[in-house]
Amino acid sequence: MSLLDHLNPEQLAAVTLPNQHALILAGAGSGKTRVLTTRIAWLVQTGNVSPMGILAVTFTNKAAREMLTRISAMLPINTRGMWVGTFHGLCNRMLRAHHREAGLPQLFHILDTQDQLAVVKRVLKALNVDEEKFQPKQVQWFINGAKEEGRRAKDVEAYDEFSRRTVELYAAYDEQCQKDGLVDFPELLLRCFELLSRNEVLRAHYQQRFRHILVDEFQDTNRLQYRWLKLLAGQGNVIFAVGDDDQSIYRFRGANVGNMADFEREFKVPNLIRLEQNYRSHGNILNAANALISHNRRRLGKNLWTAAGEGEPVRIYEAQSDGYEAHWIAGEVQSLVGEGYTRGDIAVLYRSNAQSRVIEHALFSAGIPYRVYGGLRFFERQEVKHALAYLRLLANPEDDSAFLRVVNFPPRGIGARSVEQLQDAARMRDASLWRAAAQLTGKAGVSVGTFVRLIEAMRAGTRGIPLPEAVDHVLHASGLLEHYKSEREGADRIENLEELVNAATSFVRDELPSGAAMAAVDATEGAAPEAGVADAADPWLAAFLAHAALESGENQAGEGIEAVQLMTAHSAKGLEFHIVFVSGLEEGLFPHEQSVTEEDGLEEERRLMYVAVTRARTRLYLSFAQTRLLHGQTRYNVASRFLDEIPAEVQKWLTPRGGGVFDEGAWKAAPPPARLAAKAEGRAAGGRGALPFRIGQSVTHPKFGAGVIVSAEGSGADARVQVNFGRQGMKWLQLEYAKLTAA
DNA sequence: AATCCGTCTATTTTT
DNA sequence: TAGACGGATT
Repeated sequence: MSLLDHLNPEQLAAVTLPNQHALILAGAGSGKTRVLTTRIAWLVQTGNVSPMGILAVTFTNKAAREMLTRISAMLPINTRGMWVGTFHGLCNRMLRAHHREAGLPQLFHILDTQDQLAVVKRVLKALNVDEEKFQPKQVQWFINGAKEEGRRAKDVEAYDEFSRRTVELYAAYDEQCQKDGLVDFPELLLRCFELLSRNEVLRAHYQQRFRHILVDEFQDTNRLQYRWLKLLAGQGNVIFAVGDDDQSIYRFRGANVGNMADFEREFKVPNLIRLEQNYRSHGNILNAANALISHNRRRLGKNLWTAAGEGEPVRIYEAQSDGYEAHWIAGEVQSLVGEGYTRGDIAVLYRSNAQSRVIEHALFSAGIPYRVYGGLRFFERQEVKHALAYLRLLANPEDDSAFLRVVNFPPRGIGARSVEQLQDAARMRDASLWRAAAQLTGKAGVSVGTFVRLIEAMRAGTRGIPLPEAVDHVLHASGLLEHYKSEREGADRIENLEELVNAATSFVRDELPSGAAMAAVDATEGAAPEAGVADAADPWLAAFLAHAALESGENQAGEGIEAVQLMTAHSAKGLEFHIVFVSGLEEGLFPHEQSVTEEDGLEEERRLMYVAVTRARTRLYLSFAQTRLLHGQTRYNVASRFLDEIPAEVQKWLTPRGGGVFDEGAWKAAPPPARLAAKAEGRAAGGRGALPFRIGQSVTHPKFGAGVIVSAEGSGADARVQVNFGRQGMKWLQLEYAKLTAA
């Protein structure tokens, strides 16, 4: 009956902590979300704090939604007034409410990564920058990196000509965004941070309000997010941070695990609680995970345990090639399904997306339904972006970025030269492209004039009608539907465009109760608009556009179907499956070769492996291949060091340990697809005199240990072989002297 | 405006 | 190997 029933002692302690800062080290599968949401419910229920006083931050919309759902289930009162959302969503909300103070138009548009890159390119072009020397992607990376460190262009120190120039580009980019009313993702954070630091009244207001700040996945926060939290916490408010340093796998995008230690130190955190009881996996899987992660040096320290039994051993499989590995996985999946597991219980994980290809091929050949995570999401599709760009232009004519996207799409005879003229005219008058176009008369103006009238007609045609109808109108009036109808592969695109109308419909429906997005728009603007009815400066449209930018949409269709789940180890974080295959456990792949040079990089790979392993509930398979086709070339790999880091007691090898010797009969009984089989055959070693070894063969060296022959040259006394010893590196060995033995 | 062809590159991803 | 992209061609 009580909220607190069925919590274990540590969970209970965390939930009922006094009003002081707390850091909860929540291991994988330890009930992290439960603690977080119950804490909120408990705070409210015991009357310690009103829902208004709570701010809860997550990284993904999915996590935010789940949190809200669970809180609503626990609390009879409604959750209105509570701020639960992503860092970006919450910042968006504040910036909309205080756009004037933040120096932004109310209808500022949020750029996603693609849009941002387009703006960077546009700026580079306008400044005649050599894109070879200053690559747009690099510049974008630089800008985002600086913003995530809290630095404006003027704050970035540049010592050489190149960085000086890059900083200038950063400044020019920001200026362009300001002019167009555009805000990129890190800008949402930085702008909000600056707003609160600069504006004492607002800061005081929010500090008064949010007495309790709860943070999910704290190990993933970057420096700016940490400072933002610190600012909101002020002197009197309480931060309840939940995270797991062992699951920090996003260093490459700015996450700073150090924030956990910094938080503990800077806030003199009096409560540090470890949630170590795992409710997900059997003992052997946890033993494997614990042993593995213990090889990392810099940890806050934690050891998972379970009340469930040991369960099954960790199965390990060595394949001759990636093709065989995939083929084996497919076969194993089939027998698992025969045992009664459903396909949705099974996940195949890998380090990089390229690895999915072979596995898909094998599953497809075996007739096993599968679903690959990742790839384009709904709001990232070009047809959807085109439609949104029309809507953006209706909301804000000054948005050059939107203008450029649709001025000649569908094609209407406004070529590159006309656009250039427009840009020149706009630059001269220091005006937007829209205004330049509207004022343009004569010569090049005919088709441009048509476009201007088209947009004006669209604006008139959508005024005062409900958002979904406005979207539908735009799809027709813009000619997008017509255009895709005549395109060969347009059917899917048309479907997506129609789906956009549905998205608008559910947006209008769902946003009404919670009103989070609306609150963002109307907070300071007085009366809320009539439900879903568009108007001149249509808040519904603006909110919908923000929603589209912040919520990139479901990963893929077909979520409901019963299928084997294929995904990278990264995307598996937070999920769990009865059966997990971790494939491609080879040196150079997992750990990835580009990570092993620094210790931090290697430790992060190990954490990634830890994440992968701890996804499994009942059975874990680890597999690797001696040979793998990568970038069109066959690579010979040795087994990942991570396999050695798992205790032998929990391992069960399905192939002869140490590999090399294969049961040929088994292969004949189950040959992989011909194409892959051919690739898998090690080629003869150069034809010049028979070597005692074969390329691809596993060998042992007294000093370097286990390795694989990668290539060979010479013959007789000159015969040399190149051997990949994994950690020990690649070595050329003179066969006459090296004491190589077949493994 | 669409198509073709050569060049280049090649972890991990959310907002 | 394959896909993405930019430049040149039709």
